[in-house]
Amino acid sequence: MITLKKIAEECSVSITTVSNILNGKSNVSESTKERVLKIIKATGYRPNYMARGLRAAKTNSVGIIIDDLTEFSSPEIIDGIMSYFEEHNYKAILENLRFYSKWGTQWYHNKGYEESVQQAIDEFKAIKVDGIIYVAGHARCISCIPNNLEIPLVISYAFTEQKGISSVEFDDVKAACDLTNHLIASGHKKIAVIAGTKDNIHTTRRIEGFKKAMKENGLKNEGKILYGNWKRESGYQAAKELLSDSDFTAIFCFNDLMAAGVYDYLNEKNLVPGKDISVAGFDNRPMSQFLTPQLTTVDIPLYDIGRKSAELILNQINSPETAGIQQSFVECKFVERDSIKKI
Amino acid sequence: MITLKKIAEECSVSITTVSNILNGKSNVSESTKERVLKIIKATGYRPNYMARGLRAAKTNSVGIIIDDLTEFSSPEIIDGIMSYFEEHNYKAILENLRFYSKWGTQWYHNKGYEESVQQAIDEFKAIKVDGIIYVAGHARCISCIPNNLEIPLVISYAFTEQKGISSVEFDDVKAACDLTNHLIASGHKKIAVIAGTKDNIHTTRRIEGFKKAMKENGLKNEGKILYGNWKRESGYQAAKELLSDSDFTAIFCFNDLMAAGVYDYLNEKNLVPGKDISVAGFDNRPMSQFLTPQLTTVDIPLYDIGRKSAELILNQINSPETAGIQQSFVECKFVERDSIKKI
DNA sequence: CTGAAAGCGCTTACAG
DNA sequence: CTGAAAGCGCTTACAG
Repeated sequence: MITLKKIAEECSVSITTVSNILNGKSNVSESTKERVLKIIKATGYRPNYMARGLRAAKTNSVGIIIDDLTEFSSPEIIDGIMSYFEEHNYKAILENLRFYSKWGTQWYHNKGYEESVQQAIDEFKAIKVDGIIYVAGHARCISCIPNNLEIPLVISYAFTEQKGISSVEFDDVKAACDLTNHLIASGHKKIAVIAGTKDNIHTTRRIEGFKKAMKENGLKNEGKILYGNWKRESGYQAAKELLSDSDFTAIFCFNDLMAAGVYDYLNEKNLVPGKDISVAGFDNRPMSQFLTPQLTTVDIPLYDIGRKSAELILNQINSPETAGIQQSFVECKFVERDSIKKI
Repeated sequence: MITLKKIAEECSVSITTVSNILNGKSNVSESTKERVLKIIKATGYRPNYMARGLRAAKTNSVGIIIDDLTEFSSPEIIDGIMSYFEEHNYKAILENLRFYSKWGTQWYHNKGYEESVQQAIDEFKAIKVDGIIYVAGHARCISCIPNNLEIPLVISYAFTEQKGISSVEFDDVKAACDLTNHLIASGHKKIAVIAGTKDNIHTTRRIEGFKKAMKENGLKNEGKILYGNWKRESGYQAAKELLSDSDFTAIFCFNDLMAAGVYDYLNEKNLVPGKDISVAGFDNRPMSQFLTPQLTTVDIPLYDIGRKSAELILNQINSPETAGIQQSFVECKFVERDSIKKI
């Protein structure tokens, strides 16, 4: 393998000089700099990352802890992170906790989970990453970050009440409020809601947004709020219950999957979504375009959440003195398609 | 930070002894081993990864180069890789090339792409990963791997003709053949095909499988083979062309997205997929379950491809002498749903 | 502007 | 069974 020392010999200078050139120090004459750079390029030499990391205690890498890579939100967030890293010459090391795969949707009730997170953090500290991004699988308050962390950490797609940790999420409240306003503007006054699981922050926030819009428009919510479990089948069941005794013209589903379940039930009853009953979703998953009629929903700015998270962590790494801690929210985008009827 | 040296002082032994214990060497007495291990646990000491990597020239990490993380196939392959790595105590470092995001579906016609791959490989060599897995976005013959690589590399989801490089793919030919056989067994004799792009290996292989099944069943293909571009819209266009003059009872689409386009056209013409015309897809993307009727398709064993790739690379890293080079194929799974009518 | 030397935290022959 | 010492490939005061 080709090393600094060999380059130095080749150029008849000291390794100090070569190192200085490599690190852009200004105390080298133009002529020797030029000569050395030429040799470096010719040999294809690259500094040993391990040696550099060991000595300089700076690795230009950040660890990414992911609740689960196969959650629909994860790849695009990570894509955003990595596009930012690429521009700033940082590496990403992934630790995929695989919580959903291992323990199902209710994994956060599993005792072992906080320990897994701790282990991942320890691991990353041993690897000497410069910082850590925690990419959550859904919004929640994360409280298992060690306090004596020593390196910056930012939380993506969730938040924390611990001091000194930035987070970036999307704005559930505003998105739900906007969507409800659209429903109301389309003439719907009696709107049923199929929410997610009860203990879930997305659920709480979206209900807040929904109620806010209803209130601002002087509407009492005459419809019901039912709770599903985010899955297609629970949308079906909720629709069944709703149709049996309620009186409404639209159903706001807190995700696209449950909206698909509503479609299932309506189809079964020969009711046409978007005509007999209006339906709205949330998430803008790819499948939402393949429903008939295509589902009106809310797009989550996953890529931007990733970019923003990356920006925050690099700021904290490179200028800890000026980087403020912030809990930021990125706005969602309303996606109008064909499942809401103007009445 | 707590180091080997401090542990050694704490225990009044040499750093050599502590190191030997840490690395499971057998030449240490049980009593000192016990004593040291206790201290290590108490202090939460973890060996510095950089120092270890520098000295031992072994980092227990492998670099993963990805054509594009946001391709539907990538996350699950990587999930498979990482689950295997987790079991064997390896880390994954990701380099997401973002080819589709940057340059669109035809990115491989872009000159810059081979250089990006080379750069990623160089990068990983500087980081001193023990091996590299290249996760392709679609099957193709990859020919831009440097020959003097020095570390093992395996290709996932594509292959190469270069010597010494293993690959793992799924079996397009068999899957297409099986699906066609199912169509034939369901009574279909005149089957049209909407293939992918012409220069694509998936296209070639699936056509091969299709023709094989037709031939084995003594059927001449009376239908047409049309070429799409993998997108929904091209399925729509192909269906339009097909319906205008051909005579067939089923359409085999080479991916689910184009099958959705066929649905679109059929619906427009008040034809019912799975009743008037049978439709089959490929990929088993999540959206295929949300089409009406649900699409019969082929599931690609992405997770298994990832696992297998991880297994191959670790074998090559840890026992290069016995690890053979292989081009392996994992079998697909036929997914029967409601879009093929028995006639 | 240039270079000799110390040292980052480990592992690994080697000697005892 | 235990330890002193060399060395992995860099960066960083420091002296000149």
